[in-house]
Amino acid sequence: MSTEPVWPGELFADLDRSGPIPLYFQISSRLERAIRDGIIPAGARLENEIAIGQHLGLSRPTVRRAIQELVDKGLLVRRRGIGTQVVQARVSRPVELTSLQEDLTRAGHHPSTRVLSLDRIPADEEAAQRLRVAAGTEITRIRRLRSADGTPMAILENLLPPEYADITRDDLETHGLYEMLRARGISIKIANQTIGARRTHSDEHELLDLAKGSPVLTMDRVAFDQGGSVIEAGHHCYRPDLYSFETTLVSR
Amino acid sequence: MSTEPVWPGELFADLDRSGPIPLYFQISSRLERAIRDGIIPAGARLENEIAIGQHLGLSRPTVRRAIQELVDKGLLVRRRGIGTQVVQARVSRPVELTSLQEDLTRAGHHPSTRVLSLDRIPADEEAAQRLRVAAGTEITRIRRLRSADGTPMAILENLLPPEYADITRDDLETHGLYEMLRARGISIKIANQTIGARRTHSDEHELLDLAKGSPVLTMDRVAFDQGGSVIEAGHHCYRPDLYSFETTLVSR
DNA sequence: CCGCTGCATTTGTCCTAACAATAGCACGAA
DNA sequence: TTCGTGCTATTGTTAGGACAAATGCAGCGG
Repeated sequence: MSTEPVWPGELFADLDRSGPIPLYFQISSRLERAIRDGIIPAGARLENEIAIGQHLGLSRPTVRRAIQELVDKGLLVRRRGIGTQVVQARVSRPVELTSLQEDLTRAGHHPSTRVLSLDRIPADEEAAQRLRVAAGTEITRIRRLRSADGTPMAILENLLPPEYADITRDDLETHGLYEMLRARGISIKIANQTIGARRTHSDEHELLDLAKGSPVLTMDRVAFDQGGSVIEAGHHCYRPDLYSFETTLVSR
Repeated sequence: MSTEPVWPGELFADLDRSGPIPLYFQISSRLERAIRDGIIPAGARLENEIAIGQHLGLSRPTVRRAIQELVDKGLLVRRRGIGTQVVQARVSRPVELTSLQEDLTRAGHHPSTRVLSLDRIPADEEAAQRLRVAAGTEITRIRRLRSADGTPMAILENLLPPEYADITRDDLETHGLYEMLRARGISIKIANQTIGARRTHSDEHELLDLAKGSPVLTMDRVAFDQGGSVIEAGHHCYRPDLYSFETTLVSR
């Protein structure tokens, strides 16, 4: 099929060998862009790892690690004895640890948020269990309506443990919840998500501009920091005609 | 919090240094089981990488790679200057490249499958695009009803390219589609999935024992082999009260 | 008491080196 | 022709070493 291996060496002319950005990351990110932009076409075979290393003045492990990053993302496929190829399949962006706000902005839409409610309430049994606090603890409950270009897309309900009691409506309307947490130095390491479906409840159909009892796509998430403390527990519901979750799975 | 690092060395007494199973994999799988079984408790700190290597007679890169596997799965967290810890969060099984059949069996249920239809039809515009074949090509269409312990759970519609035209109803009822493809030496490398929700169509509510027009959870998938050829395109719909998708996300 | 400096610990990155395992191909024997 | 054998190319695994960067802590000075 393919004969000549390719290597667009000119893309890697300006590697920063002294800066703080790891070399393997500089390579993998440049390579990813080249593949996504079609500069390296689907199905093309890359040069072998040692030759790439010689072009760039790098060792094989470093090159190998850069390639591994893209294999994990599903952009490249390696086969022993054969080489490394760009996958033919169009890969979609995986479900990542980003917020809906950021997803939409990146897609070129104009997201807006209306804070429906923001209260401090004692945790009931279920909320206490999800946030890993004692029942009755004062927690913060947020309910927001997220729209894109004026069309309502999702209702976001989030529960926060007591230590984030001082957030304001303004923060939420302008910056998004995750962005705000990051600004406080809180970084999310792990999140467990469950995706499902159900009918609309109570006032949800009005907010989302749907018929009463129509289906919504739901996502429940509990997010943890590196120490294992719960940062946030959310229950979101999305208009299924406007939103879906995409994943790319790679076997190993 | 934690003071003494732990290392249950007795779990690693029988490493097979000559067999075909990589050492890093032997370590990571034993370690994973120890964590999931609670032998190493949540929050425990592991010994540092060099010390572990000395216990096992292995080099640091090998130990490091084993640990990395579990970090990617969300079971461990590493911090520079601190060490490696077992995460506090309970991790759920991620969405993997396995079939529903296997998921259910592993969960201790008794799955059964009824083949509703199995035909060869000319590909319409949409099917042709998903399978990357010319419109009008003869393809195989399968429609199955999957139940667990007698309760209907999902309707599975799959399209197969022309080369798999010789499968039989028996194959599908006893072995499951993916198991059957594997038996032919077909291995799936990459799959793109989209998860969404909609109302039931036509006869779906009867098959799934739901009210007419109730919500279903949907999953569309296109699976590719290592060469980028399409193996299968599926549209599945699930009873949302019995099925959901779980994911664990790890930031990097 | 508070803050700063320096040290020890630990993971993060990068290097060189070697051998194993697999796939494809050319070539030769039956 | 056809099958197998061996060669070559390429990735997979493992080793061992070096330095960088981040974290926590003890000790010191203000």
